[in-house]
Amino acid sequence: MRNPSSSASSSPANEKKKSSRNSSGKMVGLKRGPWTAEEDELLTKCINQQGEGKWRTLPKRAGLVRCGKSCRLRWMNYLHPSVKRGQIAPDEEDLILRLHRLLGNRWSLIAGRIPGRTDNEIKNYWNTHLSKKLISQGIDPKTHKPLLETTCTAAAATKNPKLKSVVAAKDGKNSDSDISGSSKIVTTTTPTSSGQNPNPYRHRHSGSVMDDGLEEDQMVVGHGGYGNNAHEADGAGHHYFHQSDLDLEDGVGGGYHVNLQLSPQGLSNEDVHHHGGGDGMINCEGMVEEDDGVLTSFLDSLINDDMFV
DNA sequence: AATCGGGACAACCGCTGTCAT
DNA sequence: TATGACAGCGGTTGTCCCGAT
Repeated sequence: MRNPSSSASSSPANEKKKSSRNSSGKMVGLKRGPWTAEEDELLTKCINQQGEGKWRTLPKRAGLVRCGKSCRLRWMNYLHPSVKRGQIAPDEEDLILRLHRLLGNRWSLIAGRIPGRTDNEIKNYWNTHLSKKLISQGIDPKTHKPLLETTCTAAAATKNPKLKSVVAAKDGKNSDSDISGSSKIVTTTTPTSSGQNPNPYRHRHSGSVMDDGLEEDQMVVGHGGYGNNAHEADGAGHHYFHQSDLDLEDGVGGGYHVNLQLSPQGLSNEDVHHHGGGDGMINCEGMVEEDDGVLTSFLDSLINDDMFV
């Protein structure tokens, strides 16, 4: 691993400093670029003395000429005592693969399941190692499906308009059509890294209204990469995301059935990752609970299951 | 030895969610 | 209820390293 501190101040670009905002409101002149050992020391000392938080005022308190955001990032990704440096172990790699398949590009969520690893580190590792590794194995890193199948399906869809909506659903793209024929079941966006919808949990301003009368931004969708997720809402404000059968074609699914259940308040990163509780609910069949351990149990059950390998 | 190009990683940017007022 | 500040997330960019030529 490179040590950014060792080469930090060598570049003129690193010497940019700021004292005001420019015409577009951006802070200019604050020091940017790699951190020096001195800066690390100041930041660590300040946090050790005064604790984390209040990032906006921290730079001043610490005697740093950085924005608070930069300080937070440096602390979280590099200086925090719990951060584990060094090579990703094979078992960690395996875990990342499994979790990515389940969660898509939810890096913070994935990182939360791997002690000592940060979202940034995992994201980088994925982009530089794992995605290429999967491609070399003929697997689409976005969908975790065989590349050939993805290509063929997409090609077929362009020739057959009727297939298009199905493929759109399979690829995780929004589809206005209701392929199920039921007014209660709609196709959904997926949380995959397909590029069409990089963060499905952030529909806040989309404002589109789904068939069941709920705004799209109230939805949580099925886990990444499986497509064909069907969304269903009941009258009590619970939303179900079915994942079944569809994977039989490539032998991945093996006929299992997963329901993700969502309360009207939705499922957010906070619910899942940081607080572990909140209003989010996930039901794996047989699990009827909505407390802190639900997601943990859910993920544990799935990532320990060989069907995701 | 010099140069070039790709890989790897740290850091930045823009956006969203939450909370206090 | 509206608004602004703050914190956090994921995508992208910038920079350094290192091997190939």
